[in-house]
Order: sequence, then structure tokens, then C-alpha cells
Amino acid sequence: MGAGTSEGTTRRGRPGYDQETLVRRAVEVFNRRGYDATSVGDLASELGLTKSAIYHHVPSKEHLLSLALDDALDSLEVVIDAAVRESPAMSAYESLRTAVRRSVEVLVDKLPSVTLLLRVRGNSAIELQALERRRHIDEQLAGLVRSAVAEGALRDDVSPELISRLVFGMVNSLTEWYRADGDVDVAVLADAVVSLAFDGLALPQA
Amino acid sequence: MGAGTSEGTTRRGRPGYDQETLVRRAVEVFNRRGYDATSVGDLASELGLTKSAIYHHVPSKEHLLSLALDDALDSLEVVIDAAVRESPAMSAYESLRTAVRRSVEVLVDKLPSVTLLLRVRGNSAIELQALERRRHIDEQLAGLVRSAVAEGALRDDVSPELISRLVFGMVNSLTEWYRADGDVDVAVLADAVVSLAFDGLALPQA
DNA sequence: CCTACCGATCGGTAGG
DNA sequence: CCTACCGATCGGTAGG
Repeated sequence: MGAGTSEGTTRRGRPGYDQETLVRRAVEVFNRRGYDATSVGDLASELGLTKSAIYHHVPSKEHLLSLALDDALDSLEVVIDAAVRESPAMSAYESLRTAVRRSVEVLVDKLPSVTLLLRVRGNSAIELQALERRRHIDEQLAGLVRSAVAEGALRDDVSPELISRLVFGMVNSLTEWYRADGDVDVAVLADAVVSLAFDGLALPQA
Repeated sequence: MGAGTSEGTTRRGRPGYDQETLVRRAVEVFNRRGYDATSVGDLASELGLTKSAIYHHVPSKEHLLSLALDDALDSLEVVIDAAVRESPAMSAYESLRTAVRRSVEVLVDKLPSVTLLLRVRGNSAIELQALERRRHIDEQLAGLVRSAVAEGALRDDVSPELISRLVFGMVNSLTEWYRADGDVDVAVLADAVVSLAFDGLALPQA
């Protein structure tokens, strides 16, 4: 990174978009209108520049998608890998609680790119690669659930695979409604998700 | 309906698609490739007929979407209305359990059209109308949760709105992975969802 | 970062 | 007489 460009207000060259800003704003538009329904011309209009200006920063519309999906996947992989690695030292039950909590935090922190990721259906090679990385994450989470059930820490009347899908289905559903400017605090949300997932919504028996 | 056309094999005219079959098959393609990413030409190729044949059955691509969304919304509204109406006779807690269970059953029964519905983002007047009907359903469900909390039947340390969103987020996530030809039975699935939502995944205390 | 374009494909409709 | 379709093409717009 060149001197003086790392942060703050000093920049050389024409003021405007850098690639990171372009990706961030593009993801917002993709989420609002749908990736396929958004033409590069639409994108240019919404961002106040021309199609060619966009092609100055990225070689294709799909590369824009790829950068956004990598942002989401990288963050998710970090927290899931960490939870899986701590599993031998800690109980799988505790690692699973950590994984759920950290997943909520990543979803909130990287909401736009994770939202885009969760809407990918595999319509191109890039989307298929992203789905493959997602599948690997899902398998690691299912493994944690299996271990926690094997420890005797979780109920065994529902299969670990089904538990994993339903719990992380609940977590991922955050992207459907959570807004950073809303009235739901991240910590409150993460507590609620972990508590609902593990304790359910019936009254505490105690 | 004319004599002899109601069911069975006797039909007049050329054998082929009727509107209902067209909608059903189109929804499968829309879910696989995405509504916006599917051209009427794509659709025609996959269905083994021509674009003009499709326009014989429906006036527009959007009308095809509209028919599918109505199919999903009608079914969802039936079960939610029923749960809300039984609420005075029964406890809100019991009505909510019923609503969750019946919602799972509708999602499985109408999986393709509900999947399409849950992916709608409001890119057209028809999509906005569908989102409005969804919002009304969500409000009725949130009302049931509020009543159940007010009855003292549900925990009150998480807001009813958040409970509603997370529980039905879990329910709706079924569309991401459930397949009718898979190894998860509907009754088993409905039991698992209701039990996980109300009791959580920790070991039963008893 | 723009103007000026391309090969192709879009949703929709004609007559038969 | 109807339902179910076909081959060809319309005016516009897509990503690049």
C-alpha cells in the first residue's frame, strides 16, 4: 500500500472509488435488487459513475461478486476453524456455543457480504466454488454438533445433521431482517440466539 | 370444466401442458437458476416447448411468478389464520405450537412455491404485493408469540418480536436444504422443529 | 474516468 | 370449434 493512502483523508490521484469501496457499495445494490437483476449499467447509475469506470476497477461483474463472497467466506472460516481447533482443549458443547455466538457476530459485522453469500445458488463457476466453501463450513459445524451429542451434552433424539441445519438456519436467517441501524444490539442478539438455540423458548424450568 | 376433461386420460386437443403444470415446472426452474436469471427462452428449452407456447398459457413471465407466489401465500395464510382463530379457545402457547408445526407442513407440501416466495426481494409491483402479504403473516405470528409471553407460557427475557423472527427464521430455512426425496420424514421434521424451538437442543432436564 | 460502440440475447408478439 | 402449439421476428438492452 502506498504512503499516505492507508487511511485518513490524504489520497493521491482523482478522488473517487477504490476497489474496496466499489465492492462494498456494489454489494449493497446487489442485495437490494438481486445480483442477476442488477446490470452493470444499473450499478453505475446508483454509484454515480459510468460502466467503464466500474470496469476500470474490476475485470467483470462476476469478479465483483467473487471479491464479496471471499470477504464473507474468509471471515466465517476464521471463526469456525478457531472453534473446531479449540474443541480438543474445551468440550465440543462449549466450542459449539462459541461457534454459534461468533457466527452471529460475523453475520452482523459482515452483514452485506454474508447476505449475498447466502443467496448464491450456483449459477456459475464462481458461485459453485463459493457453495463448496460453504459446504465445508457446514460440515465442520455438523461435526461439532456430532461431537457434542457424543459427549452426552446434547439431546440425541434429533440427528446431529438436522440439529446443525436448523440451528444454523436460524442463525443465517438474521440476514433476512437484521439492520445495523435498528434497535437490536449485537450482544443482545448473540445472547438471544445462543439461548434460544440451547434452551428453547419455553419458560426456564428452574 | 367440460365433460371428460376433469381428470384421467381423456382430453380434447393436443396433449401437453396446462397452466397448472406449466407453473409447477416453471417454479422448479426458477428455484434452480433464479427467477431473474431465467429467460423465457431458457424456460422454454428446459420444458421442451417454445416461448410462444408459454405465452399461450400466461400473458407474461411475471404472471407466472404471481401464480406461484399466490399458491404459497394462500396455503400459508390458511394455516396461520386457523391458528390465530383458535387462539381464544385454546392457549396462545398451544396455538403457536400448532402454527409452527403447520408452517413446517406447508413448507414441505408447497416447497417449490414457498422457496420462490422466500427469495422475493420486491423488484416489481407483484413482488412488493407478495412481500406485503408475507409481512401480514409475520405480524400475525409475532402476535401469537406476544400473547403466549403475556400468558406467562414463554420466556420474557427475549422480546416477542425477536423470538418470532428467530423461530420462523429456523422454520423458513428448511427451504434451503429440505428435499422431498431425502431421508427426512415430514412428521419427524415437524416434531424436531417444534421440539428444538420450544425445548432447545440441550439435554432434557428431567 | 468517458463516449462510442460490438455481438448476443432479452421479454414479448405476429400470422397460421 | 377448441386447445395446444410453431417458426420467425419485433423494438430495446445486456455485459463488456
